[in-house]
Amino acid sequence: MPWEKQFDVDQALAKAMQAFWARGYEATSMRDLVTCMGLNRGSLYATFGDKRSLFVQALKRYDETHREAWLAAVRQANGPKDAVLAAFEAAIKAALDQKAGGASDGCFLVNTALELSAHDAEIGAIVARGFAATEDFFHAMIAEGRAAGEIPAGLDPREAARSLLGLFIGLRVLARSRPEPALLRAIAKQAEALLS
Amino acid sequence: MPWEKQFDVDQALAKAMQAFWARGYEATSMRDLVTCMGLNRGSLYATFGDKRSLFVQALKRYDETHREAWLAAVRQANGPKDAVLAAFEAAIKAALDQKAGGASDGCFLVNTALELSAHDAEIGAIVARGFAATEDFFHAMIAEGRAAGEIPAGLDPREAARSLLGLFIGLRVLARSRPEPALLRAIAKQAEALLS
DNA sequence: CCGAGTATTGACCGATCGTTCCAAACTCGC
DNA sequence: GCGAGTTTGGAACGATCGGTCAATACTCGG
Repeated sequence: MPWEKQFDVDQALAKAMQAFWARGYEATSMRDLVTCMGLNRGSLYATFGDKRSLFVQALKRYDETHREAWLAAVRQANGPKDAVLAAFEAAIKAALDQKAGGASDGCFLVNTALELSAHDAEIGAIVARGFAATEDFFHAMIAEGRAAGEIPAGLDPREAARSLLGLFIGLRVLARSRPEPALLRAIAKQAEALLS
Repeated sequence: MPWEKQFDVDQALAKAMQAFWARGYEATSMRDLVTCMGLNRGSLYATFGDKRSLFVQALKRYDETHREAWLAAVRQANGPKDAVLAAFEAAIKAALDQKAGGASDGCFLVNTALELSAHDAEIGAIVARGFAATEDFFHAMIAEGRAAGEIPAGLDPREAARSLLGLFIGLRVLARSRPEPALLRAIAKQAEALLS
């Protein structure tokens, strides 16, 4: 039988994800991908299919390894209300750290929502699902927090979760164009006020 | 002396703006622009310079003719608090109308913030300035509303304006990927709650 | 050690990219 | 009505785009 691939498929996909994440779909060429993934065209096409297919796999990978794992980590370390606030704080910290270091990449789902959601139904569905899952995370935290008495019972969990989602996405966008601590913190503070 | 241009420069720029607005910078080719602007390559380059320069002019045009004029119109028709709420309602209406009709284009500034702000300083500055002006609009409305007694005096005008900006941008992003009335209205409702 | 079968490699494809350029069309002052 | 100066139209540029393919390198069951 055949011959094992010489490269780590998952690691190559991670590199592609970073490239698409940083520069978007259109601005990332196959040449860029071949270079940054460390393999050649033939292997790339044989393993991942065409450019759009590779992008879809990279986006799904982000949704699984970044968004889901990140929310789970935030959840595990805190009570329900603090988990929500920690999510906002983590987004701020990421934006300010990247501002000091290199280019800020924001959130791959948010970037993709604006570049491709309106023009590609399959990709739009992945983004919409990711946003809905984030909304559901907020919703679950609010429900738990209400049960624990941390969060006022007068709050409508679904509507509050949607407001948090709006604030969160707004924070991600502003983090990329106006990474000013005072601005970002004002939004996080509003998220806290919403839950109090 | 020369010879008047055969086309309306401002109208051609409006067409270019719509194209960039709908599809973004990278996904819009000069060929597309030549077609939709209704002039040929030579005239386009002679009048607007290269692609990036044309994009900058289109973005500035959006900032002046859409964002500014739109906020001014919203302001003129309402009191300070209702002006803010009308801004949110107008964004929702635009998203839902476009959903039924054709493609939803969201907000050109928001689209550009994610595609180019991080990689192009001049364009990033235009976007940041537009966002700051929107924040200032909210800030001015809150200040007026407080003076008129419409808005509680306990509210910090700057922080509230920044929260509204976050909600507003979040609304614009969600409008493009999850144009669900209940979702968008929950965010507008939160904006209203913030001012009450 | 040899064929079957897959991975790798890089040359290569036609199409399109953004941009340049020049000859033809045209309007004016003279 | 003629020459100066601009716009127009489109051919053409080199570069790069996404994608293909045949030759080669290699691992395995037999």
